Amino acid sequence: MRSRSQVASTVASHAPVNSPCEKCNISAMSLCHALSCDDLQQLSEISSSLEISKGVTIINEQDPANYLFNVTAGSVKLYKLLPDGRRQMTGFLFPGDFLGIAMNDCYAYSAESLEDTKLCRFSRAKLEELLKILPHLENRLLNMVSNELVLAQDQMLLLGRKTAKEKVCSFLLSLSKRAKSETGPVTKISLPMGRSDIGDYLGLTTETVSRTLTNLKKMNIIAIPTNGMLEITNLQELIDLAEGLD
Amino acid sequence: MRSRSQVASTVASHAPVNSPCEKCNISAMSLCHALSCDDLQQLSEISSSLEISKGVTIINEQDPANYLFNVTAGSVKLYKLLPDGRRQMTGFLFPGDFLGIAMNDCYAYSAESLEDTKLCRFSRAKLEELLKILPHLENRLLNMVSNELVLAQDQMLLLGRKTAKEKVCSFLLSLSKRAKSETGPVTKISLPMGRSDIGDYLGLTTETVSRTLTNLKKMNIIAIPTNGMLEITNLQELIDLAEGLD
DNA sequence: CGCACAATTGAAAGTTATCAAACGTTGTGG
DNA sequence: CCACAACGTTTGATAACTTTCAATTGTGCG
Repeated sequence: MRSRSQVASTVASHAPVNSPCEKCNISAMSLCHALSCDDLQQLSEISSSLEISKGVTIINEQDPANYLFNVTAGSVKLYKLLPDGRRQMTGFLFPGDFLGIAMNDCYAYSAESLEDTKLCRFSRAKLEELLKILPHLENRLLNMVSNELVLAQDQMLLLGRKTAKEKVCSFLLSLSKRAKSETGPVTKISLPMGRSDIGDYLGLTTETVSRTLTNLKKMNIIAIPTNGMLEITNLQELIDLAEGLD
Repeated sequence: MRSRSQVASTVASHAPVNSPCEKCNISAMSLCHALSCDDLQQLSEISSSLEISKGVTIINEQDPANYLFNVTAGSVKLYKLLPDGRRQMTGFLFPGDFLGIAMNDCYAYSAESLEDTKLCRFSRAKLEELLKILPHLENRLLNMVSNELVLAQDQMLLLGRKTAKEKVCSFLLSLSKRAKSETGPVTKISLPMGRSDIGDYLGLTTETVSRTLTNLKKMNIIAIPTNGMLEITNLQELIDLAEGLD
């Protein structure tokens, strides 16, 4: 119920850096994935890359949605606000993630960088032009949005029906899954967001997040060597706790 | 934290009724909207309509997603379950709404009819074939999924950050908005779902929903002439309460 | 008409929020 | 390089909202 006021520069003031898509090797989730060389070239022509520092507002809820973005490095938080300042994170973005899918004429949420971040920016109008002649691209977008919707529904289950401990465990697991490599499950997780960001993502307060993490540490399920980094020391127990199997 | 066990027949046992799309005049949100006559004909050929009674399970979470549906009459509830039976509604569907958008190979949620309901069923495989040759259709789907994602994010804000009273008011408003006609805002709302369905949609218990509705009645903001029907008697106040402007 | 189920109401308990203070960490400037 | 300020995190005590448990009332249907 507290109100907030955050000072953050906006992305408008940053000059784009030219860098063609061909050299971009971000994950398979990106928009560019599964496009032919020719298509990629066309996509490249309507995009420009830019670099921003920590705490920069990328888009603002309700602003006209003129640009879409792909995160190529760093991380981003997405959130919605109530009139009195209460905040709900709708997601965190990492390299390969797409920003701006869910919009009509205006953005449905705000976005801010969590650390120094690189973005690939697309003009929305030009992208829509391209969609008309590149069916592959539209299909790719449809799959990406569908995936996001599934994740959003999982988050509804979390927000509406899970306890604080289940929420925190589920959150850590989702970070681990997203970062998972071919070499098995990831136990060392990067936490670029603060406790209050996590709280606003899980529908909890900063204090409850902190207390819950302390509990998990005492149970030897996780370790926090340094802030910004977390290690899962008992994955199975974490999985069980995330769904209330205890 | 209570567990549930519901007995409901499944839709598999119902024989389809043949009825071409041309005669179907459901709302602009439907999949068929914005298709040419020819396209509509093609869509018609891969669909069949069916009628089910109240309380029938249409799809089951985790089942292979072989069919998609359009609701043409009645209403449907969508939900996800935790292992111990806790339930989260992810949405309610009314005529014109599409069922099955958010899925990979399996359904991400279960669906059950809230009353006698008519559905238009599409084979997923055939629909995907059709998508390849009807770009309009794919674009339409993309817009529909994007809209759903925006709604899902609004629901996250509700579940994570709103109070019980704000949740209930927001819910009533969303029903009113969805039913809104050209003749202005709708104040008489149909409530085909039970209190516990509403609770599971808002992350509340049956009792809290009931208490909150009673409060709103005492404040002369709503009236409930008969169960299954609700009237908004002070729309502005309801709007203010929904966002905590009080 | 009465049974079964849904909705309402009440009292008590519990989880999480709020308020407050101490502790750590980070980054800056002397 | 250390000291200090600013900020984020942790911890504690209390309060509040919602849940849980229980009982009553109301509604729909056979």
